[in-house]
Amino acid sequence: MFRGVNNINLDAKGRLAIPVKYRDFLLAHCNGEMVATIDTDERALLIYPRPEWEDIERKVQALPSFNPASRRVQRLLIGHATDLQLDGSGRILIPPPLRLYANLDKKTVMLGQGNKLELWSEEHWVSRRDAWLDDKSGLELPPELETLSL
Amino acid sequence: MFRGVNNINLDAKGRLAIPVKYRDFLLAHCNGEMVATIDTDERALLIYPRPEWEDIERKVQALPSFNPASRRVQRLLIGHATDLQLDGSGRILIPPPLRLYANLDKKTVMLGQGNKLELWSEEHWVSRRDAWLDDKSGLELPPELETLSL
DNA sequence: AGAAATAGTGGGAAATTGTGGTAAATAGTG
DNA sequence: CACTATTTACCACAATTTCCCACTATTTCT
Repeated sequence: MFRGVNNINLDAKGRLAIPVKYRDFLLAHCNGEMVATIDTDERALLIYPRPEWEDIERKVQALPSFNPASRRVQRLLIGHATDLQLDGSGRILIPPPLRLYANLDKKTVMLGQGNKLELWSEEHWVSRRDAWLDDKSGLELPPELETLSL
Repeated sequence: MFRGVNNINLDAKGRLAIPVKYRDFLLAHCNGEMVATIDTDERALLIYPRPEWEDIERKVQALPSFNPASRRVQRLLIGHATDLQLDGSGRILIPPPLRLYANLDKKTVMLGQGNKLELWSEEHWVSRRDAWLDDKSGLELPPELETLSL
């Protein structure tokens, strides 16, 4: 569904132009309706088409609510979820709280990640990416990865 | 499928002429549709015919998303995967973020590697290759290699 | 060796996209 | 209730990108 990197500039009003290659799909699939929330592990935002988000929201809602880890995920994910709508020029408006969370000013990077898009500040993305590129050690590889041939 | 080395010049717009010997195959096999992504171990790009890439993408997508090593691979591989299309002159356009990653300016080297093509900056390719030729030590041979007869 | 065909390279024009501004509408406040 | 401030949507211009065409260089065949 979504893949690839894009460098996108936020304008002065906090608007973000969605890459053209995604626009037609988004309009056809969900009328340009999306949901943005935070990534709980990284200072980045996750942007889902509305139907995909609703699946996830249902699953998160269903987690046992007496479990602290579940409550944490519920509060963070659902608590930050915001409806977004493609405007006539193919842009979405990132609300200030989310902009703040991910340190988005002007230069941003959008990553396609299958069913969702990730939005990073360019500076932060580059530093995290370089860290991953350097550090090949220390991470436990799941067995599926051990044998994966590219 | 693909084999051999080719020296190819990127033009001023970042376009890359695919070697003639691959063109007919690419047009017949996938309409000239390809996907480029980064090599996570080297500053080089991997270029797959679209069907071959999609096999790999499916496998990578299926990895557990709460596992840091998986997320790393997903972000790096799928996050950088970009659709490419052969133009009327048998060229593809390498998008700026990927060009930047692999330090591609003008002189590049394309390596055939079975189901994929690798693209290196000439300078970097030469220095890495020479390093491999010098240093044969320190690498553990997997058992398959121990018994391989050339 | 010459000629013809094929491939490499570059440039230009049209269409598409990014960007910013303005006007209208809505919400908030005195 | 009215006025002001902020937001939202729409529109226009500028820059970029993409596609197509032409020229040059190289290779192959006669």
